[in-house]
Amino acid sequence: MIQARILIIDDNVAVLQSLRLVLKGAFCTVVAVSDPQLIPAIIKEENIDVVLLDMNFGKGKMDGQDGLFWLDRIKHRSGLDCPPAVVLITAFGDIGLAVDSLKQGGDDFIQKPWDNADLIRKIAEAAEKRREKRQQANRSIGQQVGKDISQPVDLTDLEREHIRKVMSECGGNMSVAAKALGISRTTLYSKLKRYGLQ
Amino acid sequence: MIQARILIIDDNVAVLQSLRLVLKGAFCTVVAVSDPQLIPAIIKEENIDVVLLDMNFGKGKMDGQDGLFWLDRIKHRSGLDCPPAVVLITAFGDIGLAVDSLKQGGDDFIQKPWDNADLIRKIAEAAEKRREKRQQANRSIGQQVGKDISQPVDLTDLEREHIRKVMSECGGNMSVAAKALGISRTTLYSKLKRYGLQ
DNA sequence: GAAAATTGTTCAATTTCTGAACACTTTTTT
DNA sequence: AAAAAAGTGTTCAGAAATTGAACAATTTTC
Repeated sequence: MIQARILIIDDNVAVLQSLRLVLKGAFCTVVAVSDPQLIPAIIKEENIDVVLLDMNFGKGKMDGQDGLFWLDRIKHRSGLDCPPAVVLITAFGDIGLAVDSLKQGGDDFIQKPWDNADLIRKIAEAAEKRREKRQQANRSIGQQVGKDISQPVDLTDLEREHIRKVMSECGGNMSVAAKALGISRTTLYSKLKRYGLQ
Repeated sequence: MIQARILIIDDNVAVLQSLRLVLKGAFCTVVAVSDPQLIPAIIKEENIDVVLLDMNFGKGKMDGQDGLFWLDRIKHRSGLDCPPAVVLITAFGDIGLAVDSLKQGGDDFIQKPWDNADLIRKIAEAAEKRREKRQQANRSIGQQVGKDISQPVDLTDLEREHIRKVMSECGGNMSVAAKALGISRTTLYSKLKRYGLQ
């Protein structure tokens, strides 16, 4: 079981399910969705490592424009400091499209009908590649100034930050803030003291 | 075509597809997902009007607890100022469960096997109801200054969400996640149980 | 398939959270 | 400015959560 989170996007539900079944046997988390509009939400919230993306959505359109559109969204407009790897998939042996997609940031390219072993291998490679990139990004945090690159946050830090924010939102009123936070006033009081937020 | 955005959650892919096909004919946007963990991300990002939610996930469990859990997440812990309407669906004619779910904020209740016309009608009603509520909410914003009203988030909710995310980032490894969160493994273990995140 | 890591449990000591209480201070109402 | 209301600082004792240690069972890794 490879430690990677995969998102499959394909509007053909039969294909989607088929891909899902294959990948579920190899990766720890596999999310399969037929609506590409959900891509931004899911990669933002679910920390996806690899997106397996169909090049063609809807019917008539067969030029891969949709795939390229979403590829761009994932790679360049997701707002993430380290976007997931993207493996593109299509039913057509279009070399030109493959070249275009790789140029625009795609990490690999698969053709239907696919070979399961090949599919898993390529996705695993993409996941590994992404993992390395992320580690590099994390390493360079040390020297960075700006905000942090999403390493898991300590629960205490999260709590301290949140309390600070809520206290500010509540105009410094402890009683109100305590109610909003769902803790007793005395607890908030001692937390403020403990966290040095007075 | 009714102007509403519907999210269907059902871990049975066949049922999911079936529901999707029915609703796709009646509503402008229909998102179908089998993994309930995606609910927070999707309703947060996709401006969903109605969630059609299966009461039972996983296998053995048939008491509707999962449905009630996610209902609560949507209605009371989404952090949204105006959460989507929720229509619950189940295979069992359990009146008690229906009453519980409606009490806890469910907007309607549907039983399998469902009648398509009835399904569409109930969802359309829920969408309309939600639309009215939202307009009211918007009206009262009019006099406010800041953009979002989103009330401060409960500490427990914050913690639950964060733990869910970190567990995902850590590939489900409790020991690693606990270290990242800065709590003991046993504590993480009991928190996962308490929060129903296992 | 042996070794290493992780999980599910229990346990008792320790820490934190809780509501209630009460005197005191600040803010709001009249 | 007096009265009323709300909020603060503090204490207390019981309830709840957290902790590290421990150990068998399971899963993962090599």
